[in-house]
Amino acid sequence: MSEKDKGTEARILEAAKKVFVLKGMDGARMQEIADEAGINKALLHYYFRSKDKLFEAVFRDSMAGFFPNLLGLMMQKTPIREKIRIFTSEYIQMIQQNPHIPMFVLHELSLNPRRIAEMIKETGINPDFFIQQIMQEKKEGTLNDTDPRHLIVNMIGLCIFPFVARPILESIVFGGDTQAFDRFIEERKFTVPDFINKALEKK
Amino acid sequence: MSEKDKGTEARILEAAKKVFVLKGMDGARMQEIADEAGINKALLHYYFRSKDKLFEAVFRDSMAGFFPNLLGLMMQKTPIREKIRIFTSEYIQMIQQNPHIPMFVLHELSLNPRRIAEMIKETGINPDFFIQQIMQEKKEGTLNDTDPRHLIVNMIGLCIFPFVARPILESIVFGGDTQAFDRFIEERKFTVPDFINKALEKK
DNA sequence: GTCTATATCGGGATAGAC
DNA sequence: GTCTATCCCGATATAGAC
Repeated sequence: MSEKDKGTEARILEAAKKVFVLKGMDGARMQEIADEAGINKALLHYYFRSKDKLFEAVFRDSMAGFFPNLLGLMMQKTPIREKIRIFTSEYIQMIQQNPHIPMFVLHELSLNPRRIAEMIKETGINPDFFIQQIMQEKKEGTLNDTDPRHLIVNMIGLCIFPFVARPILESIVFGGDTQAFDRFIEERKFTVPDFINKALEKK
Repeated sequence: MSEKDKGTEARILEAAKKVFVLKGMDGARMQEIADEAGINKALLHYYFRSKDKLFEAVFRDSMAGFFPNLLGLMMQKTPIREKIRIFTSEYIQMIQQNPHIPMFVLHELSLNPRRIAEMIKETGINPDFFIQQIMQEKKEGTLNDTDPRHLIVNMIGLCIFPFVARPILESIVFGGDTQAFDRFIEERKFTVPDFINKALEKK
């Protein structure tokens, strides 16, 4: 299926996503989106009534690329440390595919924190199951006394942060070597779960 | 010294920082900055020629609030694990004072990655000294074989991430309880260095 | 230095032909 | 459905009085 055959609406959404994600809502221009989609501005307003509506569609779509699908993972009867390994490596892998999504989502949410409340209801995401399992394994004595909420935030942060801070890290830590940074990300699929699991060992 | 006595230029800079940091370069409005400073738009252009110039001044200033001053810490002959404890707790403390700076700096840099190159030269920040010390302590057998670059990125990420992702975390992990989230941040001054140092223990 | 008034322009949105 | 032409507002920037 070629670019032209995909239907105008899909092409617009794709173009809009590209531009919005890179420039943000405020920095994006309808003209640029139109150019990217190979059409004109009027047609954007024909399909989506306003820039706001178009953004809303793109943002909803991007949220799916930000929240990992955890249902399958959480329901398995895998021990928690194995789950951590799977979660982190797969989440890093997932962000690698669309490395600019996290900054986009986080920035727009920080501009408009109220937006998150509505979204949450829809996605229905919820860390309770994970927290339960950590509590359980603590009782069984396989984990040390790390606070589950700190653990969760650490896990997510260790996955996402390098993508959000890429320009600084690439420049300062890697001297501007883009490929070295890409290899670094690749390594993290192993070093991050290792790091976390070491931190969880009982003495 | 009251608000009015601070000199117009300083008041403008302060107002501009507040607005730019919260709304970003693209979302900020000169009118809002003028209102915040208690003057009119024309005066903004009298002191700083353009929005761009004003932003540049604010951004330079913000960088100082983003990069911790490490010179004193790094030069001490403190063991690395103690340095990690000091660095993380003080860095979290520092961001607590201006919790929106990280998102601001990271977002603007991701919009304009080339900007970082120029800035780096001026700040002269550099992780080499830290990496050297890690290598040294590894040889001496007090650290396990964690990769120094991963360690640095982990340290920084664990400090910064909760502030960048605050809306999501506060909503999902803390059910919208702002004060609970503030306490959580306070806890991290201890849990983060603990977490890292556990991960660095030799078996 | 500080103000009011205004120029200028870019960008979102609409009208209307095809 | 898709285009061209145009409207109109908001935002940066400037002119000029005080």
